[in-house]
Amino acid sequence: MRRMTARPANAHQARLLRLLRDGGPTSRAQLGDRMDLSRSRLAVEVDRLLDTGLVIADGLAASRGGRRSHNIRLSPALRFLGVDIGATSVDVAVTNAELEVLGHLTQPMDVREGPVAVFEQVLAMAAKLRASGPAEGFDGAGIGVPGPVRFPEGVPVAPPIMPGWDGFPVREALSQELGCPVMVDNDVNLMAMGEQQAGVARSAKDFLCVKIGTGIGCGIVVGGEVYRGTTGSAGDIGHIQAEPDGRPCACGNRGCLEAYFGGAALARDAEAAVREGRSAELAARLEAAGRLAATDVAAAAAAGDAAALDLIREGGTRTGQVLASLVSFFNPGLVVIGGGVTGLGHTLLAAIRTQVYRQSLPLATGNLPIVLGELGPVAGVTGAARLISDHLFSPA
Amino acid sequence: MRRMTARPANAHQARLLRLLRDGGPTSRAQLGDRMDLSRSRLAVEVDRLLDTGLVIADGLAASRGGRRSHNIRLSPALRFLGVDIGATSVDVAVTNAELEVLGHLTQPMDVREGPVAVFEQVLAMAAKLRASGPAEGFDGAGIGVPGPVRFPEGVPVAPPIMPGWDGFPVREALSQELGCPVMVDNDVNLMAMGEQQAGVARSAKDFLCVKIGTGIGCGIVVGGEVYRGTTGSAGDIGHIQAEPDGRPCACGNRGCLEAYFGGAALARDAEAAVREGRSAELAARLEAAGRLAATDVAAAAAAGDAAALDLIREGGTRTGQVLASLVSFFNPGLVVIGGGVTGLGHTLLAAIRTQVYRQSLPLATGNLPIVLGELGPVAGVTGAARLISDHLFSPA
DNA sequence: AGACTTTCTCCTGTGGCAGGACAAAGCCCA
DNA sequence: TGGGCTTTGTCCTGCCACAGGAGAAAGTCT
Repeated sequence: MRRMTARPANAHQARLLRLLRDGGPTSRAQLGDRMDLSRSRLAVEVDRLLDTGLVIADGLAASRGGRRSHNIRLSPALRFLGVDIGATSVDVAVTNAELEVLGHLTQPMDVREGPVAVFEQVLAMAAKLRASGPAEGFDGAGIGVPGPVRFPEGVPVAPPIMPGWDGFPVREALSQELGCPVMVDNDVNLMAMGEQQAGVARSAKDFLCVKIGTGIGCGIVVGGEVYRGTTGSAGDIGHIQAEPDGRPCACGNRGCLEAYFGGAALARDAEAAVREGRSAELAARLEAAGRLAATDVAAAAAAGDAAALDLIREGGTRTGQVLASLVSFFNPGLVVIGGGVTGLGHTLLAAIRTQVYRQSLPLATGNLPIVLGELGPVAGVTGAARLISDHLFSPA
Repeated sequence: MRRMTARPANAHQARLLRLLRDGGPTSRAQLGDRMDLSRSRLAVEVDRLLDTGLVIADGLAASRGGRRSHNIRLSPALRFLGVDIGATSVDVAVTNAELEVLGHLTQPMDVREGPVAVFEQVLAMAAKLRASGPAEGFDGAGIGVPGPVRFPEGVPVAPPIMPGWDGFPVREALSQELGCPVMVDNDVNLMAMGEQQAGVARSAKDFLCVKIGTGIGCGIVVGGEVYRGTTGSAGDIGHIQAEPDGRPCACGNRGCLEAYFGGAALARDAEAAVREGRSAELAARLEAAGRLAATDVAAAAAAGDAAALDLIREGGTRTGQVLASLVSFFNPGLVVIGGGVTGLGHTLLAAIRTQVYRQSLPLATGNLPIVLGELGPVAGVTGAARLISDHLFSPA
């Protein structure tokens, strides 16, 4: 058991750890500058961190015209586990303390099988990753689930697409199994944290991160911190009404955004297009696979299929309509589009942009980038690792 | 010149001042408990504040079974000025350091006359209030304007209904005239702060405050702090699309919420109802005044006029539709409805509630109170005083 | 009148903290 | 190769933040 149990003893140490996490190896002098702390004071805190083993001094940096500095860095032995549970698949990854992904596994899965079955699979994947690396255990784990979470307790609440998970003590159960601290959050929030940590949102303070996968959700970041709302359901935009008296939705209402777009709706619409004889391309794929998925639509669109392109454009337009309202309301500095459908690429992005730029207030859109996430499937697991490291790298 | 120039020297002092502002006179012992600071340490900071004159010790509190405590309180000589500029009227008020309104004036006004004319009027009103009280000057002033503000500089940016104000250095100009620190914010944000300070939102951390006056706006409070967005236009929900391809709006788009509701639209619709012979009640009022305002609709509705009630219901429904999306997105713990149209009362509230409770996610609405603001016209000026006091009662 | 409570002040020891002095270790240039 | 300059890191000193205890002051209750 080489697992680290030490925690920062004060705010200075916590900040030091985060600086080292996000900035890599750094000299004492630089740390002092960035923390706005005297060198003497800083040296004391660094020494204490060195004593705990959370941090090590290794090697000398190149000279900058004077004495060479010692590199202070986070212990290379630290390992975080990031788990991203989707509706139909799981991602599990190991990172070092700098949140770089050292190993990553993706497997199909069905959340509806319930927490016990899912965790069995997750733990097997984690064990495989652990075996392939030098780690003998994890120092912390972050986990994302596709539904609202009561964050302080780490418990899913009333998750629509996860029957059997309601009230399941995810945090406690996983912490027991893994023998390390665990934090639980909504998968969309983790994607936002991932893109903020290592993706397109690195310098953004207030931004939205729209995840279009099986369903549609939106991570909200305010002042660099994820905003979760009063009951943990903030950002749940899939059931915002996109069409008055529109299509019936699984949630019981009518006209919800998710009834028109997202992986599930897209596959349904694609199959309908085949039935109506509107797409030979999609028909061939349906023939081959027996059913269609969002990826089929993406492939057909890439091949120039008109029906597929129309589906994407219509979905993007609907999403853009909802997003336009949210942009006017929230006035973000950046909008990131991510999730499984990023394969739909530029067609989707163009449709969303058109709608948002047309409908939102000019002041809110004047300098608003709307971009695709750049981390893909790594966003969620990176965000998960960031979640637990934020927790561990905070004052005890 | 008895004006206070002292400022808190550290975070402890700043917190002390806010505790005294919000909690009234308090003993040293209680302050120590609430600040989680030792009595000895606290005594030092209190003594320093006493030296500055920001705080005084007057009188003894009733005994609680032992030695009687000294009441520590904010200097009763402190005076804040709160200014709330609307589209068609100004509110100016003086408060003490506890943000209690000591004097309050309302006058009709037209923002479109530009900042110079408006400030002349505001300064005259301030002078009148100053003359009626013991104050010889103001220790700070907060001012709200009906449009987006670049908050750090205190300058309106691209305000649609305030031509001539764009880029005008409101903060600097007013600070010069009044000879005291000034802070500027959007009027809706100030209403939210007012309701949080002394109204229905006293215990709320994350809430929305919808102001329906001439236009429609929404104050967003996250973790007890007003969220202003990247360019200061957050909460500008008047131009969210409520109806695809709907009525043309002054902003150039179609179907905006403000094209259907708010004081201007309501008056227009009421006059249309008269032309179509749908309301004798409103016709009589139009006859008498030459034109109709939102208050006429409120009065007609109170008298049971069916057309007026329909107008309110329809406006409330439309507002509720938009709000339903925002509630799903933001998951607030409270929604406050305020502004000029609160006179529309329960009919409006019922229409909004119906729509939100029907359309938003159950998890987001499960325990969500939607209530009318309780401060009325005092909300804005109280929020303005709160704004400047927050600024002054923060570490120098 | 005496016991008990609460409030407030004073004292002392510990530790946070900045800044200067100084040593160590490098660079550059003659 | 040596001297001047720069950067880094350590040590020392003095100031202030802070907690907790002792004790005085001012009450209540029996």
